[in-house]
This record gives sequence, C-alpha cells and structure tokens, in this order.
Amino acid sequence: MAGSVNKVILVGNVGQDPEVRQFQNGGQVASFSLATSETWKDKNTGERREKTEWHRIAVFSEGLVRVVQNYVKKGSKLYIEGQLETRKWQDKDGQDRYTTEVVLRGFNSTLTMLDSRGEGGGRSAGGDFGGYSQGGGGARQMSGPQESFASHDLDDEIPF
Amino acid sequence: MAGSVNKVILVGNVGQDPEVRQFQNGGQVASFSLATSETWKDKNTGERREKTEWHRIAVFSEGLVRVVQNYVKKGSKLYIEGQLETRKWQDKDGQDRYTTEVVLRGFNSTLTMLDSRGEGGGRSAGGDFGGYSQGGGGARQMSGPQESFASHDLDDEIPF
Amino acid sequence: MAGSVNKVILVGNVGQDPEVRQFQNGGQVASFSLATSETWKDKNTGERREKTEWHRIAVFSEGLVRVVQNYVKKGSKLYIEGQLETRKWQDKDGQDRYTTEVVLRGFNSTLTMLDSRGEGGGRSAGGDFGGYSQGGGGARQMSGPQESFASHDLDDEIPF
Amino acid sequence: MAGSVNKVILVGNVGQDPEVRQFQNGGQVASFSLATSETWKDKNTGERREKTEWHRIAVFSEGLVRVVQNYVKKGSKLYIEGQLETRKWQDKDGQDRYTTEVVLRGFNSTLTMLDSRGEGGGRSAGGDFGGYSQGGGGARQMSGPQESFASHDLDDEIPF
DNA sequence: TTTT
DNA sequence: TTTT
Repeated sequence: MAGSVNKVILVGNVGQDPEVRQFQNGGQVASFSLATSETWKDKNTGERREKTEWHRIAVFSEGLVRVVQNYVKKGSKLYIEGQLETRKWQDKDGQDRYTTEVVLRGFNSTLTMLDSRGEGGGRSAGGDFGGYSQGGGGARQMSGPQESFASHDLDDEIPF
Repeated sequence: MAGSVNKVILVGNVGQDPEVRQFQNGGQVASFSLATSETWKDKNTGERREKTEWHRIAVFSEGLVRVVQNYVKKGSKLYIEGQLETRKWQDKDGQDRYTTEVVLRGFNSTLTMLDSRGEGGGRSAGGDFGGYSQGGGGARQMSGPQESFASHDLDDEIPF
Repeated sequence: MAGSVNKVILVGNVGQDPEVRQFQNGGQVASFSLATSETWKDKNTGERREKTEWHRIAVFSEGLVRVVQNYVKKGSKLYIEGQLETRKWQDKDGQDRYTTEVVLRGFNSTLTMLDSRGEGGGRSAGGDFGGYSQGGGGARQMSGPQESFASHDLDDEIPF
Repeated sequence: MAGSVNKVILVGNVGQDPEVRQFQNGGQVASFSLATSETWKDKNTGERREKTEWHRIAVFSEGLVRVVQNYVKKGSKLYIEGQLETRKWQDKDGQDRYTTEVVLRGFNSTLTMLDSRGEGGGRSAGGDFGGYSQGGGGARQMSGPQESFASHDLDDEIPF
C-alpha cells in the first residue's frame, strides 16, 4: 500500500538512562522508556485522577543515537517524532509475542531536548554542559542540551 | 506528570470491517486494524522493498463509534488522530500480555474519511449522503463520506 | 470540501506578555507571538547560522484564554496545537491585507506549558505557583504551570 | 533558540496546477494553493455552514519538486507536512508586506498523494505508474500515484 | 519580541 | 521507570 502516514509525536520524560546496543554490522540502537501522562477529574467522584502511559522508544538513526548517548538521561524531557512499529519475538516458551515501539529511523524522525540548560540532574551526561560542547569531529557547535536534532544532520558528519 | 503530549497520526487503509462491542454501562468501542506501509529501495540489492505495518485502532468516542459503524469498512482509507495506549491482559495460561493500541477517546481525537464517494465497495454505508458541496476556488467537487469528524460533534447529536 | 486536515504543531517561546481583548458578545481572544528557530551549518562558509520564525497565535477557546491569562508570559515555552487561518483586513489606505495566524479554537486545540515549575521569570503570573492553584469555580486542582490544557475542559467548568 | 518545533500537517485539495520557478543557482520552487475546509452546524440557526481555508504551499526539496511537476495538479488530494515561514516583500508602492507559507524543504517534509489511481482528471501525470502493490492481510489493492515522498528520497535520485 |  |  502507499499513500500512507505513520507518525507519533510525544512530549514526555525519560524513565531511566538509555541503553545502547551494537549490531554486528556496526549499527546501533538506543532504547529507553518515555512517560506521558494525563490528568482529569472523575465524573462521578469528582476526584482528580492521573494516568501515566509508558512508551518504548528505539532510536536507530546514527546521529540521534549519538545525541541520546551524550545528552538523554533519566528524567530528561523530550519532544520525539517517530513511527509506530510492532515486532514479533518468541518468549522462552517459544510463544509469539509482540512489542510495539516508537521508532526513530532515517528521515522524518526528530528528537528535541526540552529541558532547560543545566537542568535535569541524575546521571551526568559527560559533565560538560557548561557551555559549548565540541562535537567529536569538530563540526557544529551546540549550546547545551536544549537543541533539536533530525537525522538529516547525518549528511553533515557529526550532528552537533 | 504534566506538560506531556501523546499523539498518533495515521493515514492508511482498514484491514477488515470494524467490530463494535457494547459495555455494560452503555458505552461502546469500535475496533479495527489499519495498515500503513512504506516502500524504499534496498541500498545493496537496489530492489524496491515494501513493509506494511498494522495498527490496532480502538474508538471510544460515542460520535466516532457511530461514524465507524455507518461508514468505515474493509478497504476504507482513513486519517486518524488518537493516542497511544498499552493495556495489560492475561492469556489463557494466566501470563501477562500487553497490547498497544491507537485509541480515539473524547477530545483531541479525529477520524476523517479519505475515500472518494462511492468508492470502497463492500458493506453499504447507508446510502443517504445527500448534498454535493461545491469546492471553492477551483477545487474538485466532492461530497459524501469524505468528511471529517471530531468528538466535539457529540454536542450536536449525529455529526453530519 | 471535506476530508481535510488543518493542523499546526509548534514548540517555542513567547515573545511578549499576551494581550487579551474582549468581544461585544462576551467572547475573548488572547494573542501573542511565539518564536521557533532552527540552526544549521552553512554549506559554503561552514558557519553556524540560525533563523528565527515568529508565529502569531490567537486563542479563542474560553478555557485556554484563561490559561493564557494566568500562566503564559514573555519567555514561556509552549507546546501548541492549532490550525492555520488567514484573515483579510484593510490597512489605513483601504488596501486589502492578509494576516495568517495559528488559531486555537474549540476542539482539537491544545496548549501545554513546557517550562519547569517556577521557571520563567519576567512578569509574575499572579504569583501563586507555590503549590495548588484553586480555579475560580473551585473546579480542578492543578499543580503549577507545567500542565496541559485542551478545550474539552470547558465541559467541566473551569479547566483547572 | 533551540528546542523548538515548527510543523504543519495538511490534508486538502490543490486549487490549481502548480507553478515551478527556477532560481539562478539552479534551484527550483514549486508552488500552489491547497484548500482545507471545515463544516459545522450553526449554534443559532441550526444551519450547516462551511469555511474553506486556502494555504500557500512552497516546495523547495529537489525530489519533491519533481513529484509536484509530475503528479500534482488541480484537484489533487494531498497530505503535506512542512513548516510555517513568513517572508517579507515590498509591494509596488514600496510598502512592506508579509506572506505566510507552508514550506517543504530538506528534511522533515513530506508530500503524499491521496488520490486513488486514475482519479483526478485534468493534466495527465505521465501515465507510467507500473506495478500494483498487493496490500497484505485483506487491505485494498492500490498503486500508482498514491505514494508518499520524503526529501530523503533525494539520495536515491528519482524517488520511485 | 523569545530562546540558546 | 519519569514528571508534577
């Protein structure tokens, strides 16, 4: 089929420090959970209620993996744009299981840090948020975690 | 938590005629699968490849359930705006399972029929789509099920 | 025409304290500018460049106007979901002019404060962010500016 | 500024055949108007009302310009993802004017044809839409111009 | 006019 | 598991 759109937009907080795994072919995936929540007043009891939803995020874009490694940590507030994918796997009893994830790959994926600079606490992401962070290749300067990244930046060597 | 966003935007085709189930309290849910797909050219082989993703859709908004009952059928092309929700259930062996759905409830949910009128075949959508609407300024004529619905229309009984 | 979607999603910073104007019929509109910006590296010079885009925001939803009045101020960081509208007006010479705005009205509009609580500086939005803010009608409790609002909250009297 | 998002999502119909202009540096821009409309029932009179909004679209991505040239015409139904930009110009009296457009450039821009194949009439889109794609799992067969394009396809010459 |  |  064609003429289709598959897009997820989330703003939420990261549940724990991301994990990065390597593939044999050199690729990487960074994964973590993101929480969104909504609050409402119960029609009957009048009480305020809250429900948190946890989303599994999987980042495949090379540039965005690097951003996740360097800046995203437990508690980070993120804007994420990706797509829904469900993958099948077998549990230990050989039964089919399905896991749905929000996947950031290639194009049309975005990850934007929404924390104010310096904020965030928890694990220090390398420590040097105190000003400009020099990208590994000396490429683009960036002024802190409050920065937006899209996978096109790959064309540009190091995305920050 | 607050300050969060949970939004899914899909354009795709319905996989089978929707099911509608009643709750004891009088509520209803309409559910169906929606397919999106992407095509790309394999970097190595140069072949054109395609992957279809199936999304489980659950519609709880009263007005949108009615729209689904009357107009959505196998093959319908839809624009959908909802939110991601994962629910836990037990399989027959008592094991925890999780299913992720795109849920349309209350506010901030939209369902728009993208088929041209008369297209689509299968179950008849009732037939009474009276009234052509003249597109302004040189646009194409259209009418019928190609209509957008949002849950606010509930205030207004039948949304069209 | 039908079967259409008109949606704008912005994350940016408010340029100045919002203005609220009253209509004769009792309605209100809150308006302000929101800045988004992007940075990129110039292909030729290698310099880092930045471009800021200013968006005119007009909030008509009763509940969201109240939120803007109480919490949004110069410098606030917001997530906004609205629709594009262009309106025609006459300048002092009687010439037709057009202004395009991002409009939040009724349904399908959202405004979420993305500032951390207490942050933001500038004009104090009433001052009492130190915990729960009691809505005028005693409706819903809210725990600070980092809260999401949608116009459906109107059904619920005061939206916070 | 950073940490910002500027995104417009439209589904609508093209008002007239697109224009393509060349720049001196070899670049191109394709431009056209897209109509979206909404219908509602007047609270007071009970009458059904409709309002059409016209959006100015400017496509700068090389690959998407080609798609527009070959497939988009008056009446085409499109899904578009771009960003809001306002540019300043001088009218014949030397007065400042501003025009707001939905711009598709580089990354994070999408254009998807939502017409069924063969539909749409007017200018022929070239005709060679070879290859039916079999929708999996009971979906509708489709093919042809109902295809999605993103600017990353540029890496791949002609995007289909 | 914001923000970094 | 986050955040308020």
